Amino acid sequence: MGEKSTQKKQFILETAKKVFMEKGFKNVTMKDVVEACEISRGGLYLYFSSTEELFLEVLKMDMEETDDVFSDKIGDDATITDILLLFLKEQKREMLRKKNNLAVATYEYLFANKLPKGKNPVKKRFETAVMMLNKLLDAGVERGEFICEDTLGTARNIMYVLEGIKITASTVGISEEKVDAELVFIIKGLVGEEE
Amino acid sequence: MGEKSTQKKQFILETAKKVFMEKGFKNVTMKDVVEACEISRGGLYLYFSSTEELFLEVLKMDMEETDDVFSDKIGDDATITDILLLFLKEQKREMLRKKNNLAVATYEYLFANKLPKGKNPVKKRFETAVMMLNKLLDAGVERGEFICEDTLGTARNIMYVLEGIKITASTVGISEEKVDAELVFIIKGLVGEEE
Amino acid sequence: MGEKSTQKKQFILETAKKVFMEKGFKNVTMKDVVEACEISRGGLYLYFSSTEELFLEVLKMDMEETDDVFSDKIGDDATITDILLLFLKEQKREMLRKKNNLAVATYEYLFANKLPKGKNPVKKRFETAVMMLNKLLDAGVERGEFICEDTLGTARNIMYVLEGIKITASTVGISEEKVDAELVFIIKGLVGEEE
Amino acid sequence: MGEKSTQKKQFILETAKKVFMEKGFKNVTMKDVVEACEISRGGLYLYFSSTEELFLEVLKMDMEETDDVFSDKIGDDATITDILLLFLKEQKREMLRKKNNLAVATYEYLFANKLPKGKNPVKKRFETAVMMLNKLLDAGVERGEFICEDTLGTARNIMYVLEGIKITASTVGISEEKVDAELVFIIKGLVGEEE
DNA sequence: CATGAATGAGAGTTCATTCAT
DNA sequence: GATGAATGAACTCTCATTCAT
Repeated sequence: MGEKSTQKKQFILETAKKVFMEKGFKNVTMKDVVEACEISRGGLYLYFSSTEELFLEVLKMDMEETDDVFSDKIGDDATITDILLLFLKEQKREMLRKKNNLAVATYEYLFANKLPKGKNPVKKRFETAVMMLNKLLDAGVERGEFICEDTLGTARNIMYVLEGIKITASTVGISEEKVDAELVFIIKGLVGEEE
Repeated sequence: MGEKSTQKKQFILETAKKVFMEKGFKNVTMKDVVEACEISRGGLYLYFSSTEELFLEVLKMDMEETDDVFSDKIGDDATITDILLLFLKEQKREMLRKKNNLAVATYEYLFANKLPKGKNPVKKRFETAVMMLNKLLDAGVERGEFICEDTLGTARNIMYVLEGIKITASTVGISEEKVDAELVFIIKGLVGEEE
Repeated sequence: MGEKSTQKKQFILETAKKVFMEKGFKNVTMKDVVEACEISRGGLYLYFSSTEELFLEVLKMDMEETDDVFSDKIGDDATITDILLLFLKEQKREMLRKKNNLAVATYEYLFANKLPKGKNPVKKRFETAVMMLNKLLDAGVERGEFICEDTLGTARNIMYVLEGIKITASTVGISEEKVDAELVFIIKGLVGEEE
Repeated sequence: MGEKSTQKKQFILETAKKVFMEKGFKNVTMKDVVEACEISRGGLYLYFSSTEELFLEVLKMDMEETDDVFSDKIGDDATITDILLLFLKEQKREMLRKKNNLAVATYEYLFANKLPKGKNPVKKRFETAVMMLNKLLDAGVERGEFICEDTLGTARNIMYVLEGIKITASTVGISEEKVDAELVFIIKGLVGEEE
């Protein structure tokens, strides 16, 4: 597998990702991918032998791409609160772009296919986010920005709330106002109510 | 289109419900239902003309069945906290029976089919639950059982957390301990931390 | 089979006739007839065991009903030309009512099912019409109204023309003007061209 | 949707034509065609996605094949009468091969599906034939072979007669003698009766 | 006689997957 | 490596026909 192949594989992954974002997981057929990529049926099978295999690689790729979104954008003089706000804002952006995230495809995939414990990138990512948030909260408490007795519990709680909003957005829909209200609720819980 | 046999329709709904609980929504074919019911292909079509129609009736039935789970079991001398605990316990029970709830099928259905705003039973049920929780919190605050500044916000927050746990359970899985920890976190937030 | 049965059978035939006029032969299902008659599925089978059987009786009934359309309406002082014009006018009326004649259903039926020679009511009717026309032409020639060397040949020719127009009307469609032009052509051939 | 194999498409059209000739239009299923072609179910759908689409292409092909039957076979020294006789003979041949013409399928198709005015090949072909016959009659009159006052009217009349014979042949059946008699009648009307 | 729920054969259609070129 | 025509299994849906009531 020379350079050329790797390049083509990458191209297929990028294109397939768009398809999964558009149509979820179960609705995507090999035909859809073939047509989106404008390659031959047989050509696709050379690289991926099922939508499942294809999706798992797309998912892995996506996880890697978005993992470090964080560290990049934070200036040195940012407060912890700023960082948290940045994180929540990014989450909100994801939730609200209807047809442009992999969440639905991922949920659909996971409903039908339990991944082996260690290899579940979604679980891993959730736990990573919890740890990261936990550290952030610790730092916030230390600097006196946040009031929080149980930073680990709170970190987990926040992640569940975000997950809850995400699934609500993907199913019954949610307005931007509702999302904002919820995020404000989270922040208030940390900085203390202004009375 | 007469009544046919209401009894048989009911039987099909009950049986189909099991099938949807087992396999989700997209994986269920009319053939699956036919086989589960042990009736003929054409026989099923006499009552329901697509998996969608069938699922929507199953969902409606399920909502009606579980709506009043609440009122039943509450004794007269129960504290508000007792009631809340009962509610959370019921939620926990639902979350943890892996293959035995309609949540996955419902999510799958909603991913692909947005229901008209007024007619979305899932949304309606979410909002009903928020309202109910809100009243409960108000009562709890009044009786001095809970400390809570924003009961509506908290009610919503709790529901999102529950939703988040539910989807987590259905996708990457969750241990009973984790669920308990999360529920305890919720309760502690209301009654104040015991230090 | 008492009175009641005969009455019901008649009712079914009348109703089915409408259905056949509306939808042709091959598109009519027992279900269509059952629904049009508002009787039970089994009830229909009590009288007719297939659309074929049903159609054949409808056809027979129709032939009987329309056979004597002729003799009725002719006054004593009518010329032979008047009678011929009346006949052609009636034919024209039939051709032009798009969805209201049995012709299409009959053609469709006969395409697929050759009837035993002696029992073909359509053939019989065609031949009867030829004979009748022949007599008419003979009478016309005798009275000096028509010029015609071969009255039998002409009678047959006219019937084929009418058949040709009828099928054209049922398939590619035909305007009233075209029909009129054709009928005028027939008449002119008999009475001699006016120059 | 590339060209696939033009050859195979042609093969399917030829084979399907035989099927339509054998069974008409409404009785033909994709399965029939698949079996006649000895290809796979899916294979057929690669080229045609319904019996309607298939039939329309068969019809178009057939029209093209038979359109120029004429010009070919006419020697330079042929009289107009010879040409007309040739035309009628060809028509007769078509009428009499019971199960071997597309007429029935075409009628059946047109009963149920009105084609857009401009695109109806049957209508177009009828009109072309009328024009052609008209020219032929004009030429015959000019050369003193025919006596005919209204060549257009006569051309139309002849076509309706032929249509009438054709449908009669397809439905109640017709003997070769009857057809001959009818064609003789037509010719006699043009050349004048021999007494 | 009459009913209409139930049956099951069969038509239409789509797609993952293969394989000769 | 790459192609895309071909395959066939699987699904959806309809209807003539039967049969217990």
